[in-house]
Amino acid sequence: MAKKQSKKKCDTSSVKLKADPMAEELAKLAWAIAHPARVQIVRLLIGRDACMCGEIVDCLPLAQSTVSQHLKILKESGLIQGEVDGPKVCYCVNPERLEQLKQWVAAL
Amino acid sequence: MAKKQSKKKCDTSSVKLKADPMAEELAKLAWAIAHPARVQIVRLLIGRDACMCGEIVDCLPLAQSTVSQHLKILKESGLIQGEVDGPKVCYCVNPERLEQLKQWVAAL
DNA sequence: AGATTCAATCGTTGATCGACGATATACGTT
DNA sequence: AACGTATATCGTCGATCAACGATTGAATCT
Repeated sequence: MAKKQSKKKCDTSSVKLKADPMAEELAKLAWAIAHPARVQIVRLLIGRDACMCGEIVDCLPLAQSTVSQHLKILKESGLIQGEVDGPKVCYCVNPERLEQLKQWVAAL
Repeated sequence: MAKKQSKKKCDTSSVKLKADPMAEELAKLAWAIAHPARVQIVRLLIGRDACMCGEIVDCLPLAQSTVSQHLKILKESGLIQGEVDGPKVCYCVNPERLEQLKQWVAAL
C-alpha cells in the first residue's frame, strides 16, 4: 500500500514542491516575453532607451489595439513602464526588473 | 499624408520589425518556463541531473496527466528530453538548449 | 498468459490569449 | 469650444491553455 492517497491537494510535506514564490515570479517574467511581439518590443525599448507608443506600433505589423495589449502585459510584469507625456506615452524598460529576469534565468 | 496605410500587413520596409527568428525562438523558450509548475520541473531536473517521471509527479501537487502535459511542453521546447528506460521514462535537461535560453536572455 | 506498474493520450471543461475594429478618453491646438 | 491626434479600453471571436479523470500502451514480474 502506502501509495493510495489520490491527489487531493498538495500536502506540502516531505518532498512536495509547494507554491514557490520564486518559481511564480520567474514564470511571470518569462510569460511577459513568451510572445515574439513582446520580445521585439522589449528589445526595441532596450535599444532605444525610450520610445513613444506610436513608434512601437509603427514598428510592428500589428494593430494599435493589439500592441497596446502587449504593452499592458509587459507593464503588468514590471518589465517596462510608461509615463504619460502630454497626449503621448513614453515607454522604457525597467532596468531592475530586467536584471532580475536575467539573474533568475542565469541562476537556473 | 504619410500615415494613411491601414495596417495591411507588415511591409518589412524601413523600421518595421518583421518576423524575427530569434524573437520567436526566445519566445518559445520563455514560454516553456512561463508556468510555475514548469519552472519547478526544470529546476528539479537541473538539481537532480535526471529524474523519473513518477518522481516528478510526486513532487508536484498536480495530477499525473497534468504533469505529463507540462513535460510534453518542455520537451517540445527542447529544454528537456526524456528517454525510455524500461517501463519508466527518465527525464533530464538539455544543457545546450538551457544555455541558449540563458544566453539569449542575458543578451537582452 | 496474466497482473501490475508507469507514462502518454483522449476527451471534457472553464479560463485565458491574441487579434481585431470600434469606441472612449486624454491632451494639445486652433 | 471644437477638433485632431495619441492611447487605452471594450466587445467579440477563434484558438489555445491548464486541469482533471478515464483510458490506453508498453514493459516488467509473477
